Amino acid sequence: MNDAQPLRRSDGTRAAILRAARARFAADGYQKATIRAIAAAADIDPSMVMRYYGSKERLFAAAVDVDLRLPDIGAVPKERLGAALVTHFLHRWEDDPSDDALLTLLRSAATDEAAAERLRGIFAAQIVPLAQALSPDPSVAGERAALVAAQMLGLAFTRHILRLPPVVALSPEAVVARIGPTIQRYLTE
Amino acid sequence: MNDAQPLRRSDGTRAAILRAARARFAADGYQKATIRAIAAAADIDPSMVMRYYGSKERLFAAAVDVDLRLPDIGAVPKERLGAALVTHFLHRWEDDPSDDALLTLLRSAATDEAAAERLRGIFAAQIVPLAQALSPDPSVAGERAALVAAQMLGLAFTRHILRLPPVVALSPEAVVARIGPTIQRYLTE
DNA sequence: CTGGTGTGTCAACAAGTGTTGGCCTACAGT
DNA sequence: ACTGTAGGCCAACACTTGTTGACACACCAG
Repeated sequence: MNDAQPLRRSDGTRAAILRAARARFAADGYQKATIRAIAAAADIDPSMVMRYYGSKERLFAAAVDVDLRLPDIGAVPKERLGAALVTHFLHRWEDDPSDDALLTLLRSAATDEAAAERLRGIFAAQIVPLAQALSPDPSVAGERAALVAAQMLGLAFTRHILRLPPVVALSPEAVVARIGPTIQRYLTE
Repeated sequence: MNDAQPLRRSDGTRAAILRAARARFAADGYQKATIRAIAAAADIDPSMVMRYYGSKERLFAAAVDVDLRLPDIGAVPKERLGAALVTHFLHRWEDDPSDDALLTLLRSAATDEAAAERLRGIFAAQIVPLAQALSPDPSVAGERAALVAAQMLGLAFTRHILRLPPVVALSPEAVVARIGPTIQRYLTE
């Protein structure tokens, strides 16, 4: 499973392509982002993208490798879980502009079925288990995870994709104060 | 301001184009939906679309003419507002498949700035005033409208665009029971 | 019947897409 | 120093896109 690190001379180019791809996919979504635009941003020829990543689809897959890095659920007291989760997502979205894979997926999932499937996978692998740790019954855990996802993705969509002015205007503290209790209720009530 | 109803012979074709356009835009979003696909669905030539609607952009504008038809805020008691709003939106999305303009806009807004602007306009014209009727201070009304929009659009996105299985599985009654109180709190607390 | 206008089809344009193959160039191992 | 190979660029492919203009048919007023 290890890559034996061949340390090719082209690793710099590969990284530049991936960086540019993340930026373009995040800004435009899967369809609107073109191989040519990505190549131009990385300052190389479009054919290099194909050489190193095979196809636009595989490049996209490489660009969005999401790990929500959810905080350890045991580390926070149960009554603070809602606020902790909201705070965590806010930090992921706002303080870490280099890794906007989740927003890229969100933007692309609206029109690209592959991106949607990927987002569903992340939900199933990372949100559902979190809910399951709190309520063992899988059907109630699924429902709770669903409610949490609906609220959090709605926040991400209106704040970072749609950029609804009043949602953008909310301070992080206000977001945590208003939406934290909602998540708390969805998770534990 | 009236159209003097010339009652042209081509009105049927115009309507067929608009119907097909709504279906394609709703299913694929602005970019992925092509004039040719719309014309094929309407069983006419692509050039007719241009003749009657001028351009793809103008056709899109004609296809998404959204009126949320929000219920009269005075008609329901204040403590039932949340449930009433959630019920209303559920009906708009699920029982009226002919008019999915809002979902079309939601899907397209992720990658199309014009659609996003249009959605922001609907929000400002229809959600904000509703919040303002409950709390006169415009800044708190804006915040409340923002929270409502984030929750409701999140529900629409996860249920109808992303189709997250646990969100789809929620019965309408469960949605109202779980999310109604959230909206209620966002609006009035 | 005749002319004109509105309705519709066909073919094509120009631009942009993902993708491919050929051709240089420069570095690595011998 | 020589040579094979990997890195990189150029030009082109096949295709799709929105859009346009020329042409054919049908209807209706005179």
